Amino acid sequence: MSHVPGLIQSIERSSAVLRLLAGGPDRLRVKEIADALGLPKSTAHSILRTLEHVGFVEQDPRTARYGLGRGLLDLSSAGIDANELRGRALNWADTLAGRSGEEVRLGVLSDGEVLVVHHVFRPDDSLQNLDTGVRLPPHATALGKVLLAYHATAAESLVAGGLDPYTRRTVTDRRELARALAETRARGWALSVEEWRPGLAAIAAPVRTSGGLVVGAVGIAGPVERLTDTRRQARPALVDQVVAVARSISREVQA
Amino acid sequence: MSHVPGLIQSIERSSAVLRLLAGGPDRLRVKEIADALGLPKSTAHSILRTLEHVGFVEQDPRTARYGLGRGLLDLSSAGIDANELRGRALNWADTLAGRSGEEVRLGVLSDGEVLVVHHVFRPDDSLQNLDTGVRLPPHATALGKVLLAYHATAAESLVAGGLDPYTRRTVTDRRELARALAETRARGWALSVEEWRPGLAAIAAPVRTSGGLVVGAVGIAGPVERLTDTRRQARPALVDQVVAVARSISREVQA
DNA sequence: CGGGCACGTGCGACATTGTCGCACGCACCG
DNA sequence: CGGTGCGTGCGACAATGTCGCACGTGCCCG
Repeated sequence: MSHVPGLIQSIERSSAVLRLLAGGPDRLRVKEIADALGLPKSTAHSILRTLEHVGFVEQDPRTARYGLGRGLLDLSSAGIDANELRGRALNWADTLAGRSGEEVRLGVLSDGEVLVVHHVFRPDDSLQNLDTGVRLPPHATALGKVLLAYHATAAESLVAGGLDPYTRRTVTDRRELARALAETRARGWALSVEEWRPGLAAIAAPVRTSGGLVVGAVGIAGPVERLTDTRRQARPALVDQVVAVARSISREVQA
Repeated sequence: MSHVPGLIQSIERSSAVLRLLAGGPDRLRVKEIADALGLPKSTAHSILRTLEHVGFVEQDPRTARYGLGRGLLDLSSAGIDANELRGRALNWADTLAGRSGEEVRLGVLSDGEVLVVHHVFRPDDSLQNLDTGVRLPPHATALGKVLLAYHATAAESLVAGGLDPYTRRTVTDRRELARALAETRARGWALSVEEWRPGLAAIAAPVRTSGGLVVGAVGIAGPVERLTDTRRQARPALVDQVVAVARSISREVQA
């Protein structure tokens, strides 16, 4: 059918499906939706499958009929739950700790701070504190840089409140922070070297849901000399490990 | 980025955009959204334009920033308002009356009945009643058949309540009605010959919004001998006129 | 008050992607 | 127990969404 150019057909159709489902109190069959919109069954089913995946519609397992999902109502209550994220990430975090030999943290953004929702100790039996539940400053940590880089407004309000210095290397200038975040976006991971605690460095990468929305960050932390080379650049092998695990968790979250 | 096959990328991205906008109370810039999702500006803009078009997001004209639209909340108020539909259709209805020489009606589905929201008299100066506001039986009129054919559940509940006969030719059997609606869907227009009033026939076609959702129907009505040939088939020239005007109104509604 | 930067917007070409036709299993009805 | 109609999945094609680039504008900073 004649379609307005410049607009995305599948999104228009999705909204039509949602409106149709919202129209009546009843759940609808694939065939009914396809007929009502003049679409082939396959196409309607494909759209429905995607909408179900993102939580906008739900399918009754008994009748196989589709209705509006909870995701539409939850639009105001940000994406994914922190506990759910933690559950999905557990195994991968352990894997990362094993491979890298460093401690692993999983963080989300909460009230403008980094909330550590999971913490795996370094594989050796050294003395360490459990950081789960701890809050970290976003501008001074690798986890925080990742979360800021992919959040639209958190960086602004953080800057507005001033950037506290924790070490000599903490980024406190708004311009420099903006540059660091742009770099993080460009390469897909963040590095922090002695910006939070002297002698410590960290590497982190984003966890994304379908569509690319960042809902969390995973990263490793350890002594500067183990995470970086002599020029204070991140060791590529470790970066790859972190990025790979972040992608694995992302895949897990979407399942 | 690695994308789950079988799912529609642009819809996933749309939901990510919506979640992002829902995340904070602030409106966001195109750049912010693009960066947060890791998309090129153009792509983000294209998605936003479409979402705005379907009413899921709104753009503040002053700041050019995007926020969630009213359309999300109004999902229950199936698409377009009857008055708005009427306004957009006025000129085209007149055109159709002029070309066809018959009276024109514009109808929507309301409480399981056809509500006539607009009525243009036959161009000659004969005596006619203004039908605006009148309710018609869906199963016995061309307008009604169109609206039923593209509505998922209306036909069911109508059948459940029983099909009243108005003439000798009124369709009262549920099977026959189902067949008529399937035919209507297949060819894109509906015909009614003496099913509502003896001596009268009607031809109608659907008005669709973006995505294909049917929100109304337009049609002409007149004496059987003018609308049909000797075998009681609709005259193709008239069908074309009705279908063409329905498409024009559809285009108007989407603008 | 002027210069420069960054943003929103639009277009066009390419390649990816969504679409559509077809077929399989299954469940329900007759 | 046969038949019909449904939901689902796959594959190939072509339409479609994506992306790079450039224009004009408004804002901020100097």
